[in-house]
Amino acid sequence: MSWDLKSDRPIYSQLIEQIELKICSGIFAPGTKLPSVRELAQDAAVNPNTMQRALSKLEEDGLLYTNRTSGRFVTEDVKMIQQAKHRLAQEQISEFLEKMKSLGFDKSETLSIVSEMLKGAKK
Amino acid sequence: MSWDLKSDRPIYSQLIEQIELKICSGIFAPGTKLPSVRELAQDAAVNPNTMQRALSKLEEDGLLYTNRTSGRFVTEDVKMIQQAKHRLAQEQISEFLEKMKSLGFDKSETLSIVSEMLKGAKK
DNA sequence: ATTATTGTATTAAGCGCTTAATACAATAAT
DNA sequence: ATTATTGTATTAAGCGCTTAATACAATAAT
Repeated sequence: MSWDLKSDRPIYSQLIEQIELKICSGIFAPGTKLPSVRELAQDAAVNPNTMQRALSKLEEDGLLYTNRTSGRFVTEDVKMIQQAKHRLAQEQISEFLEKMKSLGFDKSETLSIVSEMLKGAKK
Repeated sequence: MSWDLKSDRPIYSQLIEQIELKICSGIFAPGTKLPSVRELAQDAAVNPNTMQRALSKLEEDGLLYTNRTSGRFVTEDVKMIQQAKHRLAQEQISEFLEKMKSLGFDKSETLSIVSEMLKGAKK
């Protein structure tokens, strides 16, 4: 599953982010059952409490729901997932543009650099 | 100066990042004297030790140098600053593209979204 | 010469994050 | 009925980050 956790940010917050991405991209499909807390924790090489913390937050946000003893599931509210996806995309884009601006690249420069990189990479 | 520190990441690491940006964009020009540790710390509303920690790292990286009692200065090695600038830009771009990919946007989609946003914003 | 400012260092305390070790209730699976 | 699996909760310990309170040496400013 390749969790690839960095040490310069709280783990639970990185877990939230990565699971969120998997839900938004459909890797964790709507209505699907997630692996158990213990399984996920082991897979990510993390303490169950830490994984639990991340999952609770996602549940609070409405992306997951829990059936007391049968497990956790991805929401079936596709609209909500779409909203989350677009919110995250917006955040990414504005953070990116802002940082490039701080670095001293104006918008047209940034755009051409990105285009160049995309041409360079295949597909 | 608007430091705008978040609580979800170590402060010293955010300080490094922001000072690095100011050096790369020329706001802190090559050869320029920085404010003292204490001043910077007060400005950022942070403990002097924490600011010191960030500055030490930047010095280690070669972007700053210290004159024992007269203060800290931005390197005059413009080439090194340029390198740092491009390294940071590369990092930003690949992180951004990678995250958009995780979200389920392919490269051409990402490019058109960014173009759209840049058209929308004035200038 | 004296004073103020520079970077630097040390110690103790508090806080959040993370882990480890458990335990419990509810219920699906057998 | 029994067993295994689910989410959940608690406690104690360790660790890094941050702050506060100091102190010191070197030297620029006066």
